[in-house]
Amino acid sequence: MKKGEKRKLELLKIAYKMFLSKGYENTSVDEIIEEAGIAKGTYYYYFESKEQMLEEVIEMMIGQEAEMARQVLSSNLDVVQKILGIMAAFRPAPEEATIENALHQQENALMHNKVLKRLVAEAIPLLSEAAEEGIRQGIFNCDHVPERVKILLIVGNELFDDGNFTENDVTVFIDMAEKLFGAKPGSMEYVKGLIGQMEMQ
Amino acid sequence: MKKGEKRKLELLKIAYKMFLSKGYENTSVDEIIEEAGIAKGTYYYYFESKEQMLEEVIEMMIGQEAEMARQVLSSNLDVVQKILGIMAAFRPAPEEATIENALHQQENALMHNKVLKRLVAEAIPLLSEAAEEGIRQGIFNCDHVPERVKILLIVGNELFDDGNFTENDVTVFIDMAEKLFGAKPGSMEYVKGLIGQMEMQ
DNA sequence: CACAAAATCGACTAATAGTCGAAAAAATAT
DNA sequence: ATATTTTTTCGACTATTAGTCGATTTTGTG
Repeated sequence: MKKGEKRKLELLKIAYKMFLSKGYENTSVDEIIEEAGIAKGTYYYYFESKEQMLEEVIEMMIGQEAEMARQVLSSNLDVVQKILGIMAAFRPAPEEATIENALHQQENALMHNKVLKRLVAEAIPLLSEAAEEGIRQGIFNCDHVPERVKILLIVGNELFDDGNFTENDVTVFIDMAEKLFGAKPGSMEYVKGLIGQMEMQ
Repeated sequence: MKKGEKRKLELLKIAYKMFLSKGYENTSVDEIIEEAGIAKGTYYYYFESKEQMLEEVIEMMIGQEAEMARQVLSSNLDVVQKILGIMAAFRPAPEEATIENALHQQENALMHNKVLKRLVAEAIPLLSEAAEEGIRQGIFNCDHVPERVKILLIVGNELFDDGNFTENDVTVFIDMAEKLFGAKPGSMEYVKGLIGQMEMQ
């Protein structure tokens, strides 16, 4: 009863690495079991299907990222930095992510989508709390916070995830963020440098 | 030399329907050739691979949609309606789209992504032109128009494509759009009803 | 009509996710 | 200790899939 859980975790970790480095579609079950040194039947003893395994892998990674994000939320950074930090937390750990990060390549669309969906669901409450904090401090001023946070997440991901973005993209993104939350014009300007750094690795 | 082109178009149309109704991943080459009544070899005489065929199908649908969008752009609708109309043009024709529209189901992530990417590339210039028109008319006021248009497209798609959106989502989206383009507060309010209609059918 | 080019055929391959019944290992009861 | 049940592991097997290839037919052309 204990051995099983350990094996499952081991398989999840192996799959996590492989999915992230070469993509979900490009990783075969045969490769996973070879890497793990087990037989086909053992794999399917622990997972219903490859896709169900993907769900569990995503659950695992989102769990870790949410952990980090919660730490950022309960830190004493200023609100804008918290928001940025939470958004930064919800991406693959740099050690795991290869330069050719599979999450962003076209062929890995299914995994990317599933991750994005879970990520949005998980990040909205945390970011909303940070934004509410900003409202209480008087640096933000807006209604419908979760909906605004959702837009921020969607744009942030779609715009910056693939690394193909210009300085103007960043400028407009920040301008949008300020207006979205009713922040003072230019008050998020200083974030600009941070985004560049973050994304470039 | 003429027969070939006709056959290819026929295959593209069949695939277009099938991809849209049951999804790209869930449509096998065998099913396509059965529907078309041809042999495997014939299929691969016209297409390098299934994925390459997908590219051509997408090119075909985007082409049609861009055509409609250009008509909207050159119409005498007001600017905001033009923008909305162009965005509406870039989605599967309602006759083809099943209730269970394949474009939006999880499993069709690859196709969805490819369509989105091509769509954004194609729609940005048209929407930018409409927005510039708005600027000239003094109802918009902003810089970096294409980058702002890109954000509008991204959010519009990600938010409304799956049909899972609330009234607040629409409200915030419109508010964002107004601020993004520097329009007068409330000036796009009247669009609200239209979006609801558009998406529900 | 002869020849070449274009189009079509379908059996075959390789890779893949998933199945299943049997065997081994571990835990539990007697 | 031994028998029995439960958990875990095994790997050969199936079905489906994208894609290949040489042979054959159809079509256009000198």
